[in-house]
Amino acid sequence: MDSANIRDRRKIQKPMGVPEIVVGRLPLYLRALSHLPEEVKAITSDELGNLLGISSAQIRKDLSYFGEFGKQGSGYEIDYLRQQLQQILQVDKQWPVALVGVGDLGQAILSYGGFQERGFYIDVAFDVDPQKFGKSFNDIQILPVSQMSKFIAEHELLIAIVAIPSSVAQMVADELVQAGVRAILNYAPVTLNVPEHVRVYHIDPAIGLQNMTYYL
Amino acid sequence: MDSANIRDRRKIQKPMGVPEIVVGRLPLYLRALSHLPEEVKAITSDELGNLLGISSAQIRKDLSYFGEFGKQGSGYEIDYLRQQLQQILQVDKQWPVALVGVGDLGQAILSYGGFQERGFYIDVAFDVDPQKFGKSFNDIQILPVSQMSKFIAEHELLIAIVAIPSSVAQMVADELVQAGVRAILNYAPVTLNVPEHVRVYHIDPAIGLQNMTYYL
DNA sequence: TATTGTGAAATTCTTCACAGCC
DNA sequence: GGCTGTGAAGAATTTCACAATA
Repeated sequence: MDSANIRDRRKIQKPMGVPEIVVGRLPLYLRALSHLPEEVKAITSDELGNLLGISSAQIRKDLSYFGEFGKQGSGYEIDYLRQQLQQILQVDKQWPVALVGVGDLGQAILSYGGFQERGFYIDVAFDVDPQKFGKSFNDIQILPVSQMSKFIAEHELLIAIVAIPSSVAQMVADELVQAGVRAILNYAPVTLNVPEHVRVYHIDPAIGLQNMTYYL
Repeated sequence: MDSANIRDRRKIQKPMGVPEIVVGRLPLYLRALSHLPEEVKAITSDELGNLLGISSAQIRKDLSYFGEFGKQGSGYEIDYLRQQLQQILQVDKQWPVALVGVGDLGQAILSYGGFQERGFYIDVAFDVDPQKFGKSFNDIQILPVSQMSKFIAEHELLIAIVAIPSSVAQMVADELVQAGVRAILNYAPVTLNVPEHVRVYHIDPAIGLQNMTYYL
């Protein structure tokens, strides 16, 4: 990189044209850094690669899309790299998330304590079952889905977790998008159709299992 | 493909050197086929591609690694293609699976009815909490983890689902591998280190969310 | 006629290998 | 001396485009 990088400092945070596959690995790097023993202050790309089963060259190249975070001779200072990754991924703040569906899975998600330290908190939950209205898990209130659009739009929530049956997932997704949601974590085992500007991340355990049985 | 394909009929099922990324898409194709209305008997690669947000060329090329399943002019017969995909992925039978960890998430997994039709059933569950021993969800018995290795080895279980805290996940994974498990669906938010011959599929909702926040 | 299956081309992604720097 | 950052090379993946054919 030539001296232009001094002028371009603004751009380091969000350079254009970073491949999606690279962005997809950043959360893995961040997670690995968070699991390191306190006393370790620095890590080389080689060590991080071994932890993750990834080549050191790939880690260095991935990071180089966003800036120069390492020191020749000694590697990456862990606190600093973590902070940088959190900034890049925008998880240096806490995002409010809406949960749709408070069945068994939804309740497990409500009880899960792991989101906080990764940049998220469940702000509100929605369900169709009147028995659940007003109840709350972990201080999170459960509202009727009929109020979903209004609540999400008014509170400007951008992220939703969908934990409902496949049969209604697309309909609910449409409504979420309409209300302004731009990122959906979808637990329903069905491909959701959404506009360009909305992202969907699918979680389907059976897909994972079927992936592996091929090789058994 | 020349006339050799007649002799090689045996190999169509498991041709060598199919890229992992191709195998990874097969479960998506299978899932999409399963969600089609009963009355639809055939589908073109173009239609299937639109459902999945994938190019038709990619679908055709992916399938061509395993055989010729379509008909020029009319596309793929759905029942037939589904059957073929199930065979290729080896989910034309039911795999018994061990679940480790019966916390909130583990219980949601036990209650989940969706595995059956995708080729899997939870055969047994393990936990450390004596309060849970002997109880059963959906007729699945909960045993102490101390009996895990023995049970898995004796019943020759090859697949396990890990739904336990990160702190103990690696230890349990080592034990599972030792007992003969060759595929692990890991819900603990930590990269597991396993030998070559064992596959791990990671499910971590926070990774999915962090993936998307980059683009918000 | 419509759509598959597939070599070849184009593109994307990963690894190599080393100058530069701490 | 050891490790990063990075062009260039190499490998993998996707798309193109069209002959073959139901």
